[in-house]
Amino acid sequence: MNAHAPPHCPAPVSGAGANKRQRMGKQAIAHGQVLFRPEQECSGFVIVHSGTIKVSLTSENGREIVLYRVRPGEICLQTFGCLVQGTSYSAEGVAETDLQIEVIPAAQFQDRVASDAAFRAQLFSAVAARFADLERLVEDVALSSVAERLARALLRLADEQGMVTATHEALATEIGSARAVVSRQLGDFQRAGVIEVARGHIQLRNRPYLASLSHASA
Amino acid sequence: MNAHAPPHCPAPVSGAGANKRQRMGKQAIAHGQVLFRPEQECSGFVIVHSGTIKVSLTSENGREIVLYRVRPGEICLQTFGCLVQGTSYSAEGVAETDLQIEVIPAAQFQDRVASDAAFRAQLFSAVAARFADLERLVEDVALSSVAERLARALLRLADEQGMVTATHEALATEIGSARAVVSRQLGDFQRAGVIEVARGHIQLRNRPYLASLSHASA
DNA sequence: ACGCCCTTTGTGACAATGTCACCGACAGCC
DNA sequence: GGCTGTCGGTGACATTGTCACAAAGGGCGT
Repeated sequence: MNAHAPPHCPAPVSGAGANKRQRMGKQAIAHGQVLFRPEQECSGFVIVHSGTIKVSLTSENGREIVLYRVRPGEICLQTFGCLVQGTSYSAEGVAETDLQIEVIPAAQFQDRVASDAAFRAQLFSAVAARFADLERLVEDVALSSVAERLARALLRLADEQGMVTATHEALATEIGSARAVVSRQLGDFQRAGVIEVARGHIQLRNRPYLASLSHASA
Repeated sequence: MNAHAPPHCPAPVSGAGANKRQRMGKQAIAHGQVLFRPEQECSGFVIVHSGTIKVSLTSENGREIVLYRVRPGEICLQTFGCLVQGTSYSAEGVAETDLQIEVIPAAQFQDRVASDAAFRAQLFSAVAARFADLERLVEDVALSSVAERLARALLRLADEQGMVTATHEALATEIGSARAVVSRQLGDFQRAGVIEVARGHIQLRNRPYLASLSHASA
């Protein structure tokens, strides 16, 4: 599994306003830290100033899928239901890079929504982005083939030079499939000359082809 | 990228398919009517007073999956991205029953969010519900077996007498699978004495068993 | 009754994908 | 060099998706 030892993090769980273990205001978070996990109580809304948070689901049998990423300037909504309604959530959030974040207590959040139009705009923007992400994901997983999903993931994760830095395992998690399936599909792509695979990274050689795949219906 | 650039939303359809001009204020919609579809411009936020809206995605090859339902007292958020940011959406909304709805113009929406705390609560409640629905759906489709998903769907759709009124096709759409797969799984359930199938409806005979399936990991 | 016509359902055959297992390749480290 | 852990390739098999076709039900007009 992952190298980072589970820090068992804040482990809050206590009286509502009692002693908040998690601090409010601005703070730095190191890469790999778990920001929240299923069943955990939530302390406030998180605004990301720099870095990205990866939010994913894991099933009992260990399979995992990435739901979306929270990027700089966005508000992490994962705990929205918990904070607004007390409903539980089931996803896990991990700092994909080092982070600068700001935590806003729930009470203060209500005030800002009412009084701060810019904050509302930011919030609505995050809501819209999350909906788009999740609907795209459902469409991906439920309605498209592995080749299609993998092509999209490669294009999404590639840098300007067409280099993707990820293990097959990580790619499988991106597209909600299994590592062996990804290995095989990458093998096919490579035999077709579309990519070159090496341990830990993949070089795209034919982006247009991948792009055409990513739109295909069948 | 899609920052607050061009929110050229408001103008409702005039050219193609202008048969469905949307009015503002309260109105009745008949069962089966399409409230919105992909690529269509959006006219305002919809509050459901009675009945339910079914929101689903359809792929190019014709496969369809139900994303969630909007129930009485809820705000339909499908057009949220379009109205707030001008981003497009790709789902379709159909009146699953006769409806009483109210349409709020985008401009008025902004005012109400700022001034009406009860409206905010309603809005946030809808947002939280949609997130929960979509995450459950992703978890379902990406991480669970057909038997599991079908068991959950049957329990969800059954009335008090344990009767489910739906075709195999409709059930396939509920769980994001194919009709033939559902038929086979229902056959297995029936042979196990868990349900009785008849044309157009299914009678549950062993709810506890279905419930235990719906929690299973494998 | 009859003959249509359309929808729904059952099922076989096959393709695509998921699961499991095992082994070798690679990299870091002593 | 030999460890040790991660990463990747691959065979074998289970599950699920796709396609095709036929049978059964049900409505409808004659």
